[in-house]
Amino acid sequence: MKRSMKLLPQISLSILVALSLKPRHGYEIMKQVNSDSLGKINLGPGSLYTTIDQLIKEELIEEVKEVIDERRRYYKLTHKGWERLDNEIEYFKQILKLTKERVEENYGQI
Amino acid sequence: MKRSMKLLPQISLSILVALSLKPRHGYEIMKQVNSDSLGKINLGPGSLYTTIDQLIKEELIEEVKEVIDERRRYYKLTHKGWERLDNEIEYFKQILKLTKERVEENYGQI
DNA sequence: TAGTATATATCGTTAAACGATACATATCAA
DNA sequence: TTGATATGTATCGTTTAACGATATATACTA
Repeated sequence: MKRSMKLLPQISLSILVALSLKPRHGYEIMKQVNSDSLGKINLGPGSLYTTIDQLIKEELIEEVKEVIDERRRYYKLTHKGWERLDNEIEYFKQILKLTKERVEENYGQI
Repeated sequence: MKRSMKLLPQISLSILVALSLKPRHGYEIMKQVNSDSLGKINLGPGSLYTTIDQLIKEELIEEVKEVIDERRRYYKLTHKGWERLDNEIEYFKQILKLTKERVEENYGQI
C-alpha cells in the first residue's frame, strides 16, 4: 500500500468502518454510519447505494455469497478493503497527533 | 457546539489543521497540507483559494489584519474555527476507537 | 537567462454528496 | 383494520466539493 494514495471520500470511509465489525446489509450500514459518526454523517439511500457500487468496483468491499436473508444483501471488506482502511487510519492518527496539543492550548483562550 | 453538526469537507479540515500551529499564507498552507496529510492530499491552488474563501464566509478563519509581507495574505483560525476543529477531532477519535482493535485483528489474516 | 520556487487567482470539469422520491414488505399500536 | 413507523433496496436530479489546467507576476539560483 503506497503511502501517497489519495484519501477516501468521507462516505466511503464511513462505510468501511461500519463493515469493519461485521458484514452488514445496506440498511444496517446506513444506521451504523449515522451512529458511528456521532450524528455527523446523515447517510441516506442516495449516497449509500451509489457509494456501495463504487466500493465494489474498487474491490474494497464485496457481496457476501451465502444468502442469509432473501430480502437483504450483505457486504464485507475484502483484503484490499482492510488494507485501505488501515492506511486511512494512519491519516486519522496523523491529524490527531498534529492537533491534540494545539487545540487543548488554544481552544477557549481566544 | 452541537454534536450533530455536519462533517467538514476534507480539504476544509486540512486547512484548519494547517492553521492550528500558526497563521500561514496561502502557499504555505498548500505545502503544509501536502506534508501533514502524509501525501494523501495534493492540494493545488484550485482547491486552496476556493476553500479559503468558503472558510472565511463561514467565519472559521480570518485574514490577519497586520500586513507582514506585501505579497502574502496570512490567515488564522477564529474562535469559531478552533471550536469547529475541536469538534471535528472528536470524530477522528471516534473512528480510531471503533477501528483500532479490529484492524489489528483482521488485517493480513484474510 | 533559463529554470525552479514562490504567490495568488480563476475557469471548466469531474466526482462526491445530498434530498427527494419510489416501491415493497413488515411490524405495531390505536 | 388501518394508519403509522420501521425495514429494505433503488434511482433521479441537483448542489457542493475537489481537481487539473491555466494565467500572471515576482524572486531566487544555477
